[in-house]
Amino acid sequence: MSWISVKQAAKAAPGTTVTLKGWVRTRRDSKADGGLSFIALHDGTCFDTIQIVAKGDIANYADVAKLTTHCAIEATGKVVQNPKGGNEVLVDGAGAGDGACIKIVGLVDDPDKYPIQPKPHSFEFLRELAHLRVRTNTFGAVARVRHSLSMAMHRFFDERGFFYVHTPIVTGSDCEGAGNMFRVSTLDFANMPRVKPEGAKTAAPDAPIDYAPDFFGKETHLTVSGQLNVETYCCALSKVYTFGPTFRAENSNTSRHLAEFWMIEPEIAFANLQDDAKLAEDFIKYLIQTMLNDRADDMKFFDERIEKGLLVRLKEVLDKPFRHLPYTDGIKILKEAIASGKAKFEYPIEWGKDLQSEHERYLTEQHFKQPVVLMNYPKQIKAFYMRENDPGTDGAPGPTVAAMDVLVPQVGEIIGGSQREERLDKLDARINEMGLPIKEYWWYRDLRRYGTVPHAGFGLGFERAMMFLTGMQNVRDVIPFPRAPKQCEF
RNA sequence: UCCCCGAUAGCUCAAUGGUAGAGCGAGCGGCUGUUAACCGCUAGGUUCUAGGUUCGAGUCCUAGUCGGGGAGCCA
Repeated sequence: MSWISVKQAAKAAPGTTVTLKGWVRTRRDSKADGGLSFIALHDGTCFDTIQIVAKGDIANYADVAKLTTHCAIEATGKVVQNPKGGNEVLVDGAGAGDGACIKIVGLVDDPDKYPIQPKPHSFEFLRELAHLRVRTNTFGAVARVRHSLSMAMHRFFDERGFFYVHTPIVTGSDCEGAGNMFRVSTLDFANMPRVKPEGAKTAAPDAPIDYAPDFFGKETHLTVSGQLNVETYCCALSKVYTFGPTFRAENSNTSRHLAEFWMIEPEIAFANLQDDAKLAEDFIKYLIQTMLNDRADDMKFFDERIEKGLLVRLKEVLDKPFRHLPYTDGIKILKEAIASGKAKFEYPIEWGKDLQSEHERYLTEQHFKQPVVLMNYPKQIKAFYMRENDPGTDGAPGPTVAAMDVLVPQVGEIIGGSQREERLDKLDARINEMGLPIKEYWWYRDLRRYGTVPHAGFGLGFERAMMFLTGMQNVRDVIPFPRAPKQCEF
């Protein structure tokens, strides 16, 4: 007899004796046939459980008949066909000679208080039990999809000759510019060192904090993006990506934001914005196709129970080419939509302003009904490192940069990227214009001094991709242990 | 951070300012190759916390905590 997974057992040849190890999901009993217990067993290897049929003539039947949800057992028995189709495992007295038995490995104390019951639970409730929620159908499926999705991302890049770069988590420069950062320090919060005036022995209590004695000898933070670091490797290895945790200390209380999340950021050399958009499209389609192939059982569950029509939505994204649209034309479409009464928006449309999510969703869901790549945004609303376009690009009334956002139905913005400014004079002008500390960017600027090349990249929030692919509505339900304002349990 | 809503049994929710209930889950029993099983019985409560109004508060008022939805920030 051999130990096999529930996944393997579903396909095992009838007649073989096997051992399964896992947890009870439900137990039902019958008095027929001298006593029978039907145990739905799961071990996480696939979505479905397998049914163990324990007959009343086994030695410890009285104990087996008391098993409750999530008791751990080892069951050895014969693979047989269920009268209604599919495999099940029969454990009976007749098989004792072949070792048929049910070993009780771990019981559940106080089963009436065990919080994960074989019944629907709200996600809000399960969020408070992040250590137990993975035992449910939904969170087991999320965990498997999350694994497969990260493997698929690595495979996509590996197959195309990209190198995986481990960019740092702790960052010494405050030049990344994306929102509030978490501080990293070994200083004593109760007794912070202060900068002393020259020659003085003591500092004023309200003097600036002295970071010289801190661990790194300077102010440090958790990274908000690996992009600037990964650009350095791009300018030597040509095609690279980074995939790691990212931290934002924003006080964002929404279903789409986390304080700690995972981000994937490819960067390609000798490439422009069109190349970048092509990469993004290929990437998203590859991920969809791979999840449909590799996680068919879990995806079917999401389609049936989490978002009706999920599979149709994903297949539509797969089938249609992404629609490329200049920002400037997007503004025209939105203004026409208002003028003709086709759409009403809370926020006004104006060239030079960032689009609100209601605008993005109108374009991708109502107007085009397909994924849209919006390109060439006004310079004034975008980051310093984005490449400035030639004046008059797309007939824009003002200066634009080579930025792109990929918008998809149901989710909105899923990818943000750009071609990077490779010209040192233009980059410096932009840094100064935005009042950024140019000294801090010395190494980033070096890339433009020593063999600079056009290059481009994008960022994809891993959890946003999870939501897009599973139909899960809250970002806190697609990461094992969510970290958000006032939430760092487990 | 702002706006709105909410917190009652293990879970999901009821309960005109006047004796806290149901369904599911759990325990026991019945029936049944059962599979969201079904039927009967039983147990299960600091009504989020702290104040206040009232003869009397789950219910009304104030503050706080936590949760949800939306917005902003963004990925």
